[in-house]
Amino acid sequence: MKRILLVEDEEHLHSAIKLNLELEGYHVISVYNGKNALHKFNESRFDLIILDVMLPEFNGFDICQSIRLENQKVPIMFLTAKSSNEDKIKGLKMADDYLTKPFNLNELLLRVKNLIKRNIDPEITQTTHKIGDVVVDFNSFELKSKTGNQIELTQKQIKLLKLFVEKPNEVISRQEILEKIWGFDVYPSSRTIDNFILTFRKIFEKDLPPSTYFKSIRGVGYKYTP
Amino acid sequence: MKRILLVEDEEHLHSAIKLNLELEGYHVISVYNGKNALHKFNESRFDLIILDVMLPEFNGFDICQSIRLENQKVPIMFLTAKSSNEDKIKGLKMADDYLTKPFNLNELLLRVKNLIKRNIDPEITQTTHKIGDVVVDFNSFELKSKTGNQIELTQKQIKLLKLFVEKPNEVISRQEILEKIWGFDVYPSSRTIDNFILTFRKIFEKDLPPSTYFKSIRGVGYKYTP
DNA sequence: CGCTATTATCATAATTTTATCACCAAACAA
DNA sequence: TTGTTTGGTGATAAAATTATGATAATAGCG
Repeated sequence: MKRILLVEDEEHLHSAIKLNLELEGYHVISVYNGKNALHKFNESRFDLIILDVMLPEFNGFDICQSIRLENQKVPIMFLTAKSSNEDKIKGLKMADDYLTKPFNLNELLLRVKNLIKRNIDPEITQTTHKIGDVVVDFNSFELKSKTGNQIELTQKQIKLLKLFVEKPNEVISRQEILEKIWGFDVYPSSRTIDNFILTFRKIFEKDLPPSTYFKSIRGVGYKYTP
Repeated sequence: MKRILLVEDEEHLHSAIKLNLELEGYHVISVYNGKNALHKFNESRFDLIILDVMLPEFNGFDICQSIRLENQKVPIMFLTAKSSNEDKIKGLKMADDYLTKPFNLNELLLRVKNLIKRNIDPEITQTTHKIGDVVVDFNSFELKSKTGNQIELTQKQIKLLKLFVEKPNEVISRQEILEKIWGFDVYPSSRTIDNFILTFRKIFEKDLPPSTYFKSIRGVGYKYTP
């Protein structure tokens, strides 16, 4: 069942949307302001986020930006009362779709369906990944090895691993790693990355020649070679 | 350069869209009716198809359907004069996006950008170049030869190679090389460049007459001749 | 043809970057 | 609170890249 995070403060509209989505078989998680939206987003996984632009506390754009830092992939749809071109354009840049109020509910449903469909294919293939004979499950943060061993990865480890897995055979610079995993301003010493790689190597290259999967590119960064 | 198939019979609108897209750096292929659209589609590959719903002969929906039969992936955007909900919904079902006339050209451009971007990622970004029978992959810093040999290049080597490959048949002065690869103040002795060229020659001109690809221009620099 | 300036080539040195480890601090959990 | 985990730092060893210098080869020029 597809999970949709609905962020909308107008009670009336909220319940209307929620009802309709639920009738279509979606699981709707309701949130009425930006702060809770971020909170919910962090503790759970969604297939779509519907986001009102005008919200108390943070506005929709802020939330979108924050979400994008965490998760590039989840589709985000904006609902906007204003139909000013500026807003439209700003919204389009960040979101995957947007609707101007008042909108037809059928149209909403169709767009929702479209957005979710669009993300099904990559989603499925991205859930797990095998490195050597260790299976990485990006949803549960777990590793399972052939020998039945089971390790849990931390959030940062999973994020970094995902970054590599999503770009196999591509050199990823330390700079990019820092920006994508740690964010744009608060990054740690470059040594920290080494440590994470070290961990990966200990896990995945246990009985293999060193740097089988994680190759260091001197002066640049690292490369994952499946 | 991204290729867009524009199917629109209104001359005036057609040229306006075309002009704008071209100014954004797209390659626009013009077609004024459905029959030709299908024809063009079959003989060439596109990154996006913009399709007017109201067309002489076949209408946009028919064409879309036909295209989808061939190719599920190419993004299709509908342009529709009517804003009847029925049309909107029908369009949305098949298309990846649609715009109702009259629309703002900036919005069109943004949507186009979005749709094309969405389809870039899964595509393997081709940044390879072939020299003799060695393939250089600028993403992975790897060389692959026909014999299956695989060599890794270093950062400086890749940078320098890129510099040459981007300007084939052009003499690049030692000065320019130093500035572009080493930066403006800290450069090494000119001998260092020789060494890099030497490496390239050993790799690419193994069984070939010397200086086949990398020709030294006395007193100036080097030239890459593919 | 010989002279000179430049480039080719090689071995080796110098420098930079990464690997690894021990340890610390903050966050988290019990 | 106390113990544990996670993430981060710094020191040092190890490795890799790249710079240098010496010498041989070559091209250009008068």
